[in-house]
Amino acid sequence: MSGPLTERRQMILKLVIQEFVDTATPVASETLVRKYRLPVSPATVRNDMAALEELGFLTHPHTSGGRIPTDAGYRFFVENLMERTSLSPAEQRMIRHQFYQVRGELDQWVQLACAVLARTAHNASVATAPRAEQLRFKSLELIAIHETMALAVIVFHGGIIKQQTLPIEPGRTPEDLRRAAGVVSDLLADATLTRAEELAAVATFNGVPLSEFERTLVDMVVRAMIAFEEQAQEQIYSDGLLEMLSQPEFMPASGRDDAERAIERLRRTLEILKSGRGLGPLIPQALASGGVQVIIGGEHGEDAMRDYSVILARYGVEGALVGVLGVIGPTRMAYPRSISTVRYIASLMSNLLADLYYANPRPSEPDVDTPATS
Amino acid sequence: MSGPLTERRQMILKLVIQEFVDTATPVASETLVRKYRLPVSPATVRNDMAALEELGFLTHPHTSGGRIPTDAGYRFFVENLMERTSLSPAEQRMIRHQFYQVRGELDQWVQLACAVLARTAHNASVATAPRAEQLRFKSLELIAIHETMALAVIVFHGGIIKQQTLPIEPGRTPEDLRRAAGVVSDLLADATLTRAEELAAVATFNGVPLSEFERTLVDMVVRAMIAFEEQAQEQIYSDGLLEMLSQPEFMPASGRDDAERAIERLRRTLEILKSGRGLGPLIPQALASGGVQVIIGGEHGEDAMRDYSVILARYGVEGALVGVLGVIGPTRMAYPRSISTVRYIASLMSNLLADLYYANPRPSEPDVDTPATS
DNA sequence: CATTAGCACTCTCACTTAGCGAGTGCTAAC
DNA sequence: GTTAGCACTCGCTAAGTGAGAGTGCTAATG
Repeated sequence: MSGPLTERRQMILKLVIQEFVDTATPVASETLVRKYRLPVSPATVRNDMAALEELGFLTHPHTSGGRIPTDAGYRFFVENLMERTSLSPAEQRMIRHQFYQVRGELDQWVQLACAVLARTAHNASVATAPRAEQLRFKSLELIAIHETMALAVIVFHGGIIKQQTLPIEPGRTPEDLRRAAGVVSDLLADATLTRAEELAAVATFNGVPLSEFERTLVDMVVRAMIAFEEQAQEQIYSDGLLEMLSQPEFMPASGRDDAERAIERLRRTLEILKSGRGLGPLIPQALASGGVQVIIGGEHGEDAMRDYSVILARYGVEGALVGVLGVIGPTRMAYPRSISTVRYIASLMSNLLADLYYANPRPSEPDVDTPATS
Repeated sequence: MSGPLTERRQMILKLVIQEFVDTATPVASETLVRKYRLPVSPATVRNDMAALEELGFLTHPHTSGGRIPTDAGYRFFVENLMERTSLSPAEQRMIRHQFYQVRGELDQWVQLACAVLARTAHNASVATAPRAEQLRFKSLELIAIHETMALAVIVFHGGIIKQQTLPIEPGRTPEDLRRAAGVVSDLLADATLTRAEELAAVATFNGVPLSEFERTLVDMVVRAMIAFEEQAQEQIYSDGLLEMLSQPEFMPASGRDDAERAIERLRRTLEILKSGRGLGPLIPQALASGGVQVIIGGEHGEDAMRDYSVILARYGVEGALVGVLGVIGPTRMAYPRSISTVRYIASLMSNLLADLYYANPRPSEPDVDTPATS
């Protein structure tokens, strides 16, 4: 009954999606013919639409009123119909420029990535900070704040730092602090958490037992590493709520029912963004696979996510320092644009991080757009 | 015509506000009598309500349907009718415990304060990071990341740190880095921005001209200080959007008009929270005055804030390291609770920061609730 | 003179009905 | 396979209706 997926039907599917993404209203056969000057009559388009519906790519919210794409429709579009675009050179330049302005300030990168993602893809964005698979200690610095308080700066591989205050006994000189920090730095050099714990248990350096103060410091580092390990998993940056809010999905133009649902939707979205719940399972997945992941609506089991699509990509230095970033928005989303944005920013961030890792920096400005495999 | 503000009328105003805060619906004369067992008839209450209306403390959204407080009504309530409460000891303990858990991690304090404020006051919260009136350099540490890249950790008075990467020439040894950092640390010790700029211009240390590398470092510090000066002004942390969203104001229980407005309201709120616009003028004001500031609805000129109240307090160490924190929510807000929450957390944060500043730490747990002057 | 009972009046809310218009599905012709 | 024609469906809007809530006013009361 349904018939084959002819060339024309694919084009119609593509047009329906395009149109729906643009207007956010169900698209009618006649509109399509008029707007795109199709060389066939509305009736023909209707027939094809009916076929596409039976194939599962389109639906009908109401008997009257046009068609809208299903998740499967979007999926087919993303996989087969969409032409793979890149951001325009001008946009790429603008984005690079923004990153250039915070070069060096690596604590700003993730936030900036979120902000740019959101603005460019016109949707909400999420990102995790880059994270080593294995947290590795690098060095410890102690700076006296006053007689009984010092600031410890714990540095890990990959430019991750953690600050911590700790009380000290009044007698200690700056030289004292420096020496202790030096001992601990050397002792724990390049240690992973487990290694650090072992070393803490032994509590000797070159056969000499650690002083009490040094032991305190080692303990502090271990605790900081544990805390980091636990916390970093959950920390998800996000931005662009406002961007997403201005999508028509959240404007109750029609009835009151719609409005109620819009608010409810919004609340859910907020919860997702805030807690990263709903993203949870996706992130390890994105970390595992390279390339850009597209999860459309209900494909992802979570019920709360039924109306949203997520586009994620891993970024960073393979095996050393990786994170995930992406875009989240209504299923009715400009996939080509969102995907190329995510791809571009992921590659940009990867290059930035690579500079941190490799002595011989690759050109930190991807000339066109180094596509990851999809 | 309006008549005097008798004792009873004040009580009625108070009850109306209490009731309206609770239920979010206009309150009727009869409800009041029934619920609070008033020894007068609804008619009497009505008369008093009419008087209160003429005094400008109450309004009528519609001819039928009860009364709701005006901004002036809330103001009178806050100033004269409200009993000054404190958070319950149990709550205080719980909050202290949470801060205790991140003791030492001063980069977490502001975020935690926001989170706790939001949860406790059931509203959105805002806070600025503590900030010295004069940023003062403390020390610089350099850690090699690899042959051509180093991580600089710039420490300022008050535990403010800034990390920055910088490229280095391949030849440099760790010892090299340490020495250079030491020179710069000593040279710039305790310098303010202007002083640092002067020193950078002179570019000598104890009469000896700085090496090129050292000059680079000094320049970096100066740039970092400038960046900080500019940025810190605007950086506003916030939390608790979800908390606020669950206020009935944002639930379109009634008509569609309401819903539309709810979304619009929400969008505005988001903008305010995100950019801090609308709070801008308030923050310096709060910094200037001690105590807890309450700004109700339209009292603050900004039109976008007409439906919101803001409760702000300064925290920190007077003249050394201060910030602002507070709560923002619908004018229909539990003022006593919000105010005591803000007051308590501000004093808690102040004590935490005082520990950083004074060698002899005051007890970091305010036993009851050190009230700031209002 | 403050208080109160009684009552008419107002205005919102929720529900129903009717009409319109958009868009489809089907059928029959090409 | 394509198209014109047309009946049919269904959501949306506007208008109308009844109920209920709550007030404002008036007149009676201590």
